[in-house]
Amino acid sequence: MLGGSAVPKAKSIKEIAELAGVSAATVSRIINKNGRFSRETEERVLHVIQQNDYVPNSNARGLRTSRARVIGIVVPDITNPHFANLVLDLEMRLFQQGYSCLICNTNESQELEKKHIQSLVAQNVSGMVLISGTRNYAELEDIPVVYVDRPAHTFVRSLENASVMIESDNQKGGYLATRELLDAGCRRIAILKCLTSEDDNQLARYRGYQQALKEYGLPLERELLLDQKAVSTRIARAAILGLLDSGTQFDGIMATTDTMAAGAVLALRERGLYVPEDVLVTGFDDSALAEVCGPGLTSVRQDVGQMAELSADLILQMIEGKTPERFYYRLPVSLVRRGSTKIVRQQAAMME
Amino acid sequence: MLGGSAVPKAKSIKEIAELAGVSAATVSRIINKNGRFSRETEERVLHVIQQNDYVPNSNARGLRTSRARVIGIVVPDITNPHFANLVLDLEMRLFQQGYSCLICNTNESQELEKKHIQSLVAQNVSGMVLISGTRNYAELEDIPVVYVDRPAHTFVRSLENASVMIESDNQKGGYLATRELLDAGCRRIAILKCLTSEDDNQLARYRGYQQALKEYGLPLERELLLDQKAVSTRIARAAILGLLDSGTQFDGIMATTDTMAAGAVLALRERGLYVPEDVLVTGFDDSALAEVCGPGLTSVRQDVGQMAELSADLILQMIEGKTPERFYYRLPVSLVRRGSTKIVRQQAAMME
DNA sequence: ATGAAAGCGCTAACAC
DNA sequence: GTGTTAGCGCTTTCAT
Repeated sequence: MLGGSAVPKAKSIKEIAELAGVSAATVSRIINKNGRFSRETEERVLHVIQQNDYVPNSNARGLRTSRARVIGIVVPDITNPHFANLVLDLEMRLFQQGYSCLICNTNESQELEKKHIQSLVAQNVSGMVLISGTRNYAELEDIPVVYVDRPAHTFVRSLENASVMIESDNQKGGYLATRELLDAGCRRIAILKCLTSEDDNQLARYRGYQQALKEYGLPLERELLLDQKAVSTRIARAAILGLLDSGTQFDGIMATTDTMAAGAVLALRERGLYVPEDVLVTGFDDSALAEVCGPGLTSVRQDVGQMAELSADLILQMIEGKTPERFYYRLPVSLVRRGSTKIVRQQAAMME
Repeated sequence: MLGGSAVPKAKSIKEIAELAGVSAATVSRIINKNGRFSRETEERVLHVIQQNDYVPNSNARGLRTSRARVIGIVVPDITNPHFANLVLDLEMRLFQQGYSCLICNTNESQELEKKHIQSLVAQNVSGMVLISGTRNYAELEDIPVVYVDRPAHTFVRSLENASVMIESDNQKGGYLATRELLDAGCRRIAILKCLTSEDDNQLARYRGYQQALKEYGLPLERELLLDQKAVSTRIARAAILGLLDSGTQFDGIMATTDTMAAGAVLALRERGLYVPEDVLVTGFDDSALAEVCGPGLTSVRQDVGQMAELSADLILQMIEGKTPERFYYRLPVSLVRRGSTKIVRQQAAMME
């Protein structure tokens, strides 16, 4: 079957109105559960609507109300499993509430980010969820915005807009991961990070690393601080190959994302080194990559479900004109232990 | 800096027109490079537009032309790396051409798919790219549609709509993967597939498997045909654990997706079996998972870049009213060899 | 409880 | 080459 009845479907509110023997205004009221109408006409109209698979033209609606039921989601890179999970969850929740999502990838480019945001504004979106947005925009002043995964310091400046921010406790995550390695006996832990990006989560995770080392009375060693140009498996792999070639001793790798951890595992494998026998590794995000990578990556789990739920609730609240109770949410993280940090022998003693 | 000048920006074409000392119509013509206007006024208007960060209201435009510069992308699950890559690539290309993308996840639900498609139609999208859509829809009759990754037989019925279909040579892919295992000495190859879904790619890949076995004069063995309820790492893992527990002999696993292959690797690892020493494995999609999984998964690579490019080109052509030269594209696939199919010893002889 | 009418911002047909 | 005008489909006063 192709699609049901072959009867030409009505497409405008006017036609529906005619079929139901009422005026367009009444149909509108019924659709939007606005104003008053009799139980009787409601049923009749609803029936015609159903019968005709009628869906109101959202351009007209958006034009009229300057508030289409569309929410813009701006995300650096949908290819990153962490973001993909978050976006999927978010989108499902919003669609359930009758909202469509314009999903925009910035590909980590600030220029694209700005263009996307302008384009979303031009499209009269009801609200926006900015994932790892890099800055504040003047054009966002009177649009509800939820920032997710965003550096706090930037956010402070936007409080005036009554926007909201949600992030994981990234420092705690960095701390937990590093701590796990230290507890397993590592004493020379390389860190794969990317501070050059505008993403301050990286910085927070690095702070967690520092904090853990400090607790153990260990110094920060310059040659173990591997700062990358971008968050990528390929680049991380190259960095670890470089570290190995340099002859620098190390017994653990703390990566600030699973994708980078994966690169590390690839590099080690290429040089015939085993995880965790020779080097222990931790990732961040607890993505599918972590589950599958090498002997399984121990990884910091962010609560994506809660993030999505909170984001959806908050943006919808704000769209309805309510002021959220809180403007800042820091979500707890947890460590998921896998093979990559199993203690298999006297690690520390051997490499130092 | 927050966002530049504090001057209140003009927001409507009328205001821009006033500022430039022309009529709205002229501004419209210039924006759309439509009709005639003098070089002089063009410059003046463009300058005012730039100055004011003016972006035309796309609801109004969409309402008027019933063709907003928005393209709907419907995808089963953005969480699947293969789809994520495709969507990202596609979106970037389209945005470059001035189109925004409404990305909709169906989460493999036909009901959601229908709702999304209706919603997109209601939003007057200029065109749609349906990735692994499950059926034809009457409401799509006069909208340009590109089907990607879609079973051919369904497509045939939609040729009348002048819609276009792009898919990889899935059977060839299934054949290549199976052939690789056979060449490496496997003789009892389990296949992880999911025929129950509406996705006929699965069927095509399975046909490739059959073809390869036939070429080698091997029979199809019922107990090696593992048909799953869904495409998922978790479910695939359970299936392989079940197979192992059943005592069935096998020396290779051909999975119709990388995600399922990953599940297989997890299961084998749990039972202390090594890849490729004990069992060889192949995946499909050549995703990040394949690179990182176990010893690296040999996987069938689809040309996502070409898919995206073709999809973008075709949908834009169709939107502009051109009729594409061809209505069906089958893209070549290739095998990417990794550790999971390395020959490490006399495989076949040992297990049979 | 319902209808008539105005208008959101834009484009396209028609004037000039 | 540019302005005037009508109207896309909807919501929302304002009547009744």
